[in-house]
Amino acid sequence: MAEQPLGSYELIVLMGLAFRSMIDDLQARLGGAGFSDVRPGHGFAFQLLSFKSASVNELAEHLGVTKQAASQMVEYLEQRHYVIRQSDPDDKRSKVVTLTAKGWACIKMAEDILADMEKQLTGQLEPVTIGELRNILRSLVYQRQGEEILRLRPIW
Amino acid sequence: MAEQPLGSYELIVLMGLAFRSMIDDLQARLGGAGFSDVRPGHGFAFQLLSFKSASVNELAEHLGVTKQAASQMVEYLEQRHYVIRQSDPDDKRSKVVTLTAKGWACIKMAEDILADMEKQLTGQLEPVTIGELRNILRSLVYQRQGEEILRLRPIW
DNA sequence: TATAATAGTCAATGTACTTGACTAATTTTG
DNA sequence: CAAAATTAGTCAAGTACATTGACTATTATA
Repeated sequence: MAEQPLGSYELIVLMGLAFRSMIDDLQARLGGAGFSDVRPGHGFAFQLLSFKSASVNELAEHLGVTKQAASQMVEYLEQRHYVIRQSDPDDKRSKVVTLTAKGWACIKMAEDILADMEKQLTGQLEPVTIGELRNILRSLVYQRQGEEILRLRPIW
Repeated sequence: MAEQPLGSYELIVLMGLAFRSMIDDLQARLGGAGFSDVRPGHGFAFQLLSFKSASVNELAEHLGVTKQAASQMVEYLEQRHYVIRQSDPDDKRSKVVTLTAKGWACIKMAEDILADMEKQLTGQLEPVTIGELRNILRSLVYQRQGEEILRLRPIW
């Protein structure tokens, strides 16, 4: 598999390769399912919006980008009918960004694809299970970051 | 640690978070050591060049970008004295890109930092060791990609 | 109530990639 | 072996997606 010796870079490189492999696959399969205009970064916005509707600023914070960048992303997603913007009745400066039916459909599809990807890995990760790998990664991130929230900026 | 429920996204999100956490840390510590003008993508070029001198085209292939993009990166790195370009005596169209002393110093520093990062994780990843985590990630990538080489494009 | 802070957007800019066009050198082939 | 095709590298222009700066409208504070 490796064409070159990876030296001490191995762990970090393997992490990047594993991540890219999954992201690229997800992207490709979402495209095949008719969602070819969503980029990986949008997925992280969807992740927040599937939990709750959010303002542009909340989205920006979640993504770790400027509010202008978040605003542009919302504009993009609204034009393609994944989300809608509505004026917040409690604060007329603010706008509430909400998933549309199409947005939800995209999320469901992504979840199915990711579940399938995990299923395909099941039993292939000796000596651990996927659940254990999750715990390992969680503890790796926690040990490195502590309570400090790491934002997964949409730059993959 | 988690501010939101992550749903089925967990494994892929955790992978991304772990990767970003390490990359950001490496970047910051390299900056502190006087290498503030190298970006993460350069590290992947250095990885090839530490193995052997390479042409611009070989670099492009390794990085998974166009030869123009690789050419621009080499230009950037040469201006900052991390590499030099020399005409290939065997093929006058080609140019050999080689690490300078400064380039090597940067690599050594990166290796030290990564070794330190791994050391700090030692014994913290129950139920596996770092070596086992490496093997798990390797098998995950291999199972997903097979013999197809995945290029870690410098877009993090 | 005047002043400051906040939410969002518009515009301009920066960065890192892309595609397209080109030169010079090398390889193929007819 | 000369003509044609290919290859290595670069220049220039375009694109995608972020940034900073400036502005309006609304809300909170002194």
